[in-house]
Amino acid sequence: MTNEPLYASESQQSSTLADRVCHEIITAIVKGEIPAGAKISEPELAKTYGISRGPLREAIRRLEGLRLVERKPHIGARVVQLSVKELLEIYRVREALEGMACRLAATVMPQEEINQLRTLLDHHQSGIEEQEGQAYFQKEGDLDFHYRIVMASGNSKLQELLAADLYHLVRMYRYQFSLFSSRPTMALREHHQILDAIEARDEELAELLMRRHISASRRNIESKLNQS
Amino acid sequence: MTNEPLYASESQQSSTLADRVCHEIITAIVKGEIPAGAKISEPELAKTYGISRGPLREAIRRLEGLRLVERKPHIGARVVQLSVKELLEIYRVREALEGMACRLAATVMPQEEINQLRTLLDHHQSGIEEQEGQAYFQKEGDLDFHYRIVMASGNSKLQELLAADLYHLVRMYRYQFSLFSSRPTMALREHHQILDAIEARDEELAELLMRRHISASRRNIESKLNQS
DNA sequence: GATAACAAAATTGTCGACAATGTTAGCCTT
DNA sequence: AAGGCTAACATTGTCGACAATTTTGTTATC
Repeated sequence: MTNEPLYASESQQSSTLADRVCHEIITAIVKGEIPAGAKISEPELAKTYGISRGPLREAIRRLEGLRLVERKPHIGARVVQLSVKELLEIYRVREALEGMACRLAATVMPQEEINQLRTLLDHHQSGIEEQEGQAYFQKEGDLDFHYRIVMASGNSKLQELLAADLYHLVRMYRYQFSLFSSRPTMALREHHQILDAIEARDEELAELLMRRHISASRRNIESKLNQS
Repeated sequence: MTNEPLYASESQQSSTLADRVCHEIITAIVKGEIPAGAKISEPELAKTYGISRGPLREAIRRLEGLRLVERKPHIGARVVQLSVKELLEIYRVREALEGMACRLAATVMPQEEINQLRTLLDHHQSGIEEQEGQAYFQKEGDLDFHYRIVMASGNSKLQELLAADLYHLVRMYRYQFSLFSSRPTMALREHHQILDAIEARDEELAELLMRRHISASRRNIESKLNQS
């Protein structure tokens, strides 16, 4: 079992410098190597990655579309400054979108994929019990489950919005705020219940449970970060 | 009452060529002046808008982020090819996101804004009755209502995803498939019911009604386009 | 006449240089 | 000494030219 989740396919060689560097910068931002709120100097980054400013600017444009950087004309680009308020807003969006994804998955997800996902949850279970790899589950494993549900929805727009756009931000928040679920056992049980509903082809219940699951995470974060 | 809806703020001068041209191209694509599926030639477009290829490429990168064009390395960019399947997928996303937006609006939308929106609906009403300006309502007025709800949600992520990204695609579909709601009276009544629920601060009902409203539109399109 | 290999043309990707705008440090004035 | 103006600097925006890749058209062979 690899520690690299499926969606972290940053290693694809896109044959164009702009794309390749774009992925590298995404990783650097998500992991905090380029700190939040930092100014992005074009000549400096260009030298760092050994490319010209042209492709670099295109990469930055794309990062802007992913909401990872903000640009002001003639002033420059800054890595987005994360705020608790926006994190909670993202969770509202996730609740809505992943709820829908879960509803759709309940109708179209093949039984075989359901079985595979069940196996993955068992791995998470043993990871928690053995206390080993727990950091993995808390950091990426949770998102891995959600990612598979989204993919199973079969709705390409949902897949783009969540997997290609939003999850970068979510991962960034987790790295920088050191947000683990802090309720791994509970979360895992909820994952099982959600999968049960999908297997029973109960779209209504599947959506409801997913929304509750994400809503609980949101309230958890809210109570933990608002007081501090 | 102007015929230009609020969100069509394409007239902002961004002081940079890339931004300005980007907005022009968006309009051209949405209105079909650059037809769907068409190949985008960089030298040709650059000459058309009187700029160099550098800024134009950045504009195209941004269009890629908006899902209005698709790019393949070393081959070029094409305007997205609209399909009924993807249109229906977008309506699923709208159902989820706007449902959530409506729920949030029910708790935070100021009474004054509610009154203003009610006035707007009355205008739509008279527009339908007089048969004059009906085209406007069917084309843009409906989106105008939805746009205001999204803005009233106060959730910046929802606002970005819907108003800044998805609505371009929705408008593009309407222009090219000549999609009017074909049920304007019914839609308007539903708009009033939604606003009633918001005014009553009934978030549960507000979300439910919005989801039903969009779901009805989706099924309407489905039955009209699938048979053809 | 059809197909495959090759070559030429066109298009995209990349680079370095110049122009325009923002920033900052120093100087002058009050 | 504090505030505003000016000039030098740094950064972003834009452009034209060159390199790499794909497409197309031609030719030769089967």
